[in-house]
Amino acid sequence: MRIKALTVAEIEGSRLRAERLRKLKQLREEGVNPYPYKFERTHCAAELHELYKDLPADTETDSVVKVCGRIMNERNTWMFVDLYDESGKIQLFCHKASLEETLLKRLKLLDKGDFIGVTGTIRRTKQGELSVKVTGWEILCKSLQPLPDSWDGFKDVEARYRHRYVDLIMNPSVRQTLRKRSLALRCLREFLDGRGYLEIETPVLQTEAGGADARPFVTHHNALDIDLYLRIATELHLKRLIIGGFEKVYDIGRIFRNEGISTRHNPEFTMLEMYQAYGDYNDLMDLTEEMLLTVVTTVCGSAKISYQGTELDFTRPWRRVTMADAIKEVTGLDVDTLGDFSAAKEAALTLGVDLKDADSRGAVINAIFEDKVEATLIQPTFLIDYPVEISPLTKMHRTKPGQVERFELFMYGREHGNGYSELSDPEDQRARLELQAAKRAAGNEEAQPLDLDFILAMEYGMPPTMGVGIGIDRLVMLLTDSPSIRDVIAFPTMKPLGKSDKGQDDDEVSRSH
RNA sequence: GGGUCAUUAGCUCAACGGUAGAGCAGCUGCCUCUUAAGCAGUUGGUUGAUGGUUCGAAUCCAUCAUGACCCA
Repeated sequence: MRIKALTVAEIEGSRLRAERLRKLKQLREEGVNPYPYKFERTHCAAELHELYKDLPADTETDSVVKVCGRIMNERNTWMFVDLYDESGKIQLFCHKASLEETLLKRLKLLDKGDFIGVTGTIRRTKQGELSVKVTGWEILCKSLQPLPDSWDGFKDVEARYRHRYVDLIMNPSVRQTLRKRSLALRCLREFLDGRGYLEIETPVLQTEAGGADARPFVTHHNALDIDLYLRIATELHLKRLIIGGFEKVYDIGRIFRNEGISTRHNPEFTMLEMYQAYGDYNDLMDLTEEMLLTVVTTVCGSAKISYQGTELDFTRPWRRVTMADAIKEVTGLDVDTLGDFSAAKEAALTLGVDLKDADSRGAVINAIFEDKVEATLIQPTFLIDYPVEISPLTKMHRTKPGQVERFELFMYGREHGNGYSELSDPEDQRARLELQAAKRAAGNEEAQPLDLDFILAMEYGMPPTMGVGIGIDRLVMLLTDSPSIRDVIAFPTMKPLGKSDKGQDDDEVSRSH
């Protein structure tokens, strides 16, 4: 499989395409419009299979039906055709005894991939296949590009992502995955809407990208002549809504983070963030459990699912363990005994932890967790009580100094959610964001900016609030047993292909070749 | 960012220094028959790109492009 950028001229040079163009021309010469406006069907394929499931083999009925769809296979020189609509397959039986000669001959102008609409009667063949005995047909769309071989399939991962429409045609499981994604989103919305949460869309374009530690994308507004950032979180605006008097709000939408691409990271991804007044992180864990259990049972039909060969059990309650206890369990290290940054660093290096750019005691403890513990958290687990240094938007723990009331949800060794008792003390909030801004000024591009309007909003007063963010793509990966985040995104981000050396830039498109 | 692997016909893959092949698809006939599925014949390639080594490169070397997996 060769994937390259090529010109329109190169696409048009396809030998198989030329054959299809010949047939297209022939159809037009016969007075047929190959791209008509509509077709009124009486049934979809699945409906016919349901209606006639008891029809015995080698039996005909008088029932006249009209069906339409895409031709995916043909046997015995168009005598048998596999027609697919979104619901599935129905076989067409085109016999010279029931089809006038013009239409019989015209079958040869069809190709796999074309759309047709047919009229015919229902029969089940000797071999037991429910079929429409075709008495008339019309083309609904002539396809110019050859489909991949149906027996060998369309497997090249890169080609599948770059030409997702072909992937969808050839691999029904892709459609199934996207249906499940849609169902999961609908289920989340129904769950929240049913509990009085209000979905409010917050801005994607922002003058400061705050609410998370991540590098943003930059874009430019021409009329204002200013740079704007694409949001990296919805947190700061949802909190403004709580300040404004809403008590239960959420936003489900695209988040953009200018970071690496991997099987678990796409630059744009979907996140649910929800905030509720008068609750804390304990209430929030209960709600999160209930919500995700509802989604899992709705989409998968059970509280237990299999992901990449591992069973994940969402039965409540889920394990809740403090970061300190989790580290102690796995490494034997008691992080509470680490008095300061240098002591923490020394302990981490002893354990062989890669400290990256950890710049505080809390960041080192987090690095130990990520390096040694995270991958061991397979079953749904709330990791609770984080160091304050890495949690600038979270309330201090009510009993544990130096810690905050925060949880992250881990499943299959991966982070899936992040929730807090939200910080509501405006002076504390300002001090923590000023610290972030200082780190930012010192060159840390992931540190959060000082959003003065957010500070101002906080000074008007935010009630006690709980808030959580849940990555939808990773959740759908679990629900659909998908190994890569790209499998659950209809059009994942792909690097552009290099320029074809003989190509004209304006005409360049990409395709498998 | 680092490592490993991959890229040959529309699709799936061979050929591993000596004339680029197969199956399927396509095309042309014949055949009113089927579940990868009729029979026969037949077309189709700048081997991802650019350089290099060689009498000779899909094959060896270098660089680049894109992707997959692993690591950080």
